[in-house]
Amino acid sequence: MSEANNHNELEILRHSTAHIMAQAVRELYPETKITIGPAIKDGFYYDFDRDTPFSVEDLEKIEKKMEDIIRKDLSFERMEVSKDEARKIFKDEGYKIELINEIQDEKVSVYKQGDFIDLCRGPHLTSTGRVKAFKLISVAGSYWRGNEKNKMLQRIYGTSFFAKKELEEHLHKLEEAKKRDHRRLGKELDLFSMDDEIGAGLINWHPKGSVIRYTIENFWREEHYKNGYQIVYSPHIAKVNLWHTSGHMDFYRENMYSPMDIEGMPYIVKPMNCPFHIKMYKNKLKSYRELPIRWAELGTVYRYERSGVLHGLLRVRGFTQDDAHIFCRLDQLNDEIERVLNFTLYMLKSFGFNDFDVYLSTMPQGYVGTISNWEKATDALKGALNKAGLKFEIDPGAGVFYGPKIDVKIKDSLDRTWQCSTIQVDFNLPERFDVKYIGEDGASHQPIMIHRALLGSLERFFGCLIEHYAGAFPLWLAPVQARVMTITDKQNDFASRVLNQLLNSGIRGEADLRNEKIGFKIREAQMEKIPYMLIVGNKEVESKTVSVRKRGGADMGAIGVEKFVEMIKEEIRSKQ
RNA sequence: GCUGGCGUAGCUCAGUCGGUAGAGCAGCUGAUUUGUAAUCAGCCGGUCGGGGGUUCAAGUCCCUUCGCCAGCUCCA
Repeated sequence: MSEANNHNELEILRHSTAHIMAQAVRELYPETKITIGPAIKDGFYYDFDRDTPFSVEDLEKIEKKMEDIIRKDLSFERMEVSKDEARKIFKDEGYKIELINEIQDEKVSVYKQGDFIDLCRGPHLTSTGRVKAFKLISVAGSYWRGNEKNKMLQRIYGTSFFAKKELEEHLHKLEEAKKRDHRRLGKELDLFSMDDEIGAGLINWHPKGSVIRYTIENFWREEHYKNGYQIVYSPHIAKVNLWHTSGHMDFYRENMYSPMDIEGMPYIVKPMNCPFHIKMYKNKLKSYRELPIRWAELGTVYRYERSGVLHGLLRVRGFTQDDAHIFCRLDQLNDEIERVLNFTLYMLKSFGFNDFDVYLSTMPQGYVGTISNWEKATDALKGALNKAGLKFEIDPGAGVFYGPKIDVKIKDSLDRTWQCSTIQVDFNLPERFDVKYIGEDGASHQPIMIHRALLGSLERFFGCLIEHYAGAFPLWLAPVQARVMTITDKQNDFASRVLNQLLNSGIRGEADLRNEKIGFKIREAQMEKIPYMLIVGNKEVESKTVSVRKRGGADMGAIGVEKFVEMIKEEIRSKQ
């Protein structure tokens, strides 16, 4: 086993490289104050306080200086000193003093290489010469201690490895990841777009993206009816007063858009669907016999997001949630949660997602409701997770103030995670809206409400889907499932008949009758990631077949048209 | 929102010191009738993101605004 195969070793290497970078920065720009510089997932960073931000040219200079330091093969020396001594050593480093003052122990450790000394727990490499390959990646601002009220520091990101080859592989991997970025594929495959004049974070779904969405929505609706849901629709705006009742005006206002005036009455575009479903529930007296009520809606909401956080389809200002609200009795809670969780997993798996992170968020500060209800709800969530055999992490205190929740996060091409599914128990809204049902005892009781979104939002889910498949969607989702292409225009009639057969069988087909060479047509279809290419020449016309080429290049040979239709219909049905 | 970088044809990008904008692909037209990832030729295509300023002259410099990218912060 090489050192590089050992995670800890790599962390030590990167942490040491961060120190080398800090040394280089101090030597080049002595006025710079050092702060902290840990190893992170794919490398390291170091935060500096300097009035002039680092430029790309500065990075090159720093890299050169780092190479010098590495060449000198300075040893990393560990020393333990008292906090007083440490304060003397770092007397000009206010950030370090702040850190020292917060350390509980009497002694602190410092590491020294050459003339550079840094407060650090360690461990480190034996000497700087052990760094064999490194690269500084980018500069970005970051707040001291991650608090936006603090001063903004200059963060330099870099990465390092024990071997040049590993660094190259890493950089290559990043390049490859960029190729499956949904923003790039969305453009290349003509799936969606955004436009300055429309506004940031607002999505136009092009025909090909829309076909996928339509397919997702249809599947979603069918499955919801199968799973005992009813589907509803609600308006996009409501009077401000509704949002006062719901509490959103108090605790969600910074995410809501300003009111619009309608005949002197202020209305707000909805950031959430729940108040509407609650009003629908309250429209008529409910009996305990009717519960659970499961109402689902593909509800489009608009939320203000700070411009800097918008990101392709994954973080937008207008999106459609695959929302649902379940009103149930306390004794139905366990069952309902379990159903929702299983439904979630079924949906995600149907779309090919098997790898995600699951979190259970528990009671935060400033919660509403009773502790006993919180416990019941949290137990119900936990129980369902365990029963499903899911590995999950507990995120203590990260629940919403109105109830605990389960979040399922999917990773994007660059390993950033995005929350898609969410299952939340809510004790708050039923209270605020005075939601009731008449129990067996003839008295009125308050139901529990579960908010849930399985895919999260269609926009974000679509973004994840694009990256998951790198744009090569499984057949059932592919915008164009099969394209007939002719060798010469002598086959146009036959090709058109084949196309009609496809269309009549509900297959999304196209015909490429252009006067182009077959190689060219194949190339284009390949780049559009069309699953099946049906090549038609004289041979095929005579035998009433199509020569089938699969996306990726596999040649399936000549197949009778009828047989092909049956085959592909089965494949669509199986969602493979 | 904050820090930094960026915005040139539908797309990807070039454009020197401030001297009046260019390529490939796409598109259009024509020729070619072709067997598994690019046939050839011609043509069209731009308020250089928007607005303002400096200058004899601005894609280039300055201000402002919108948007995009990376990160921070945020994320019911």
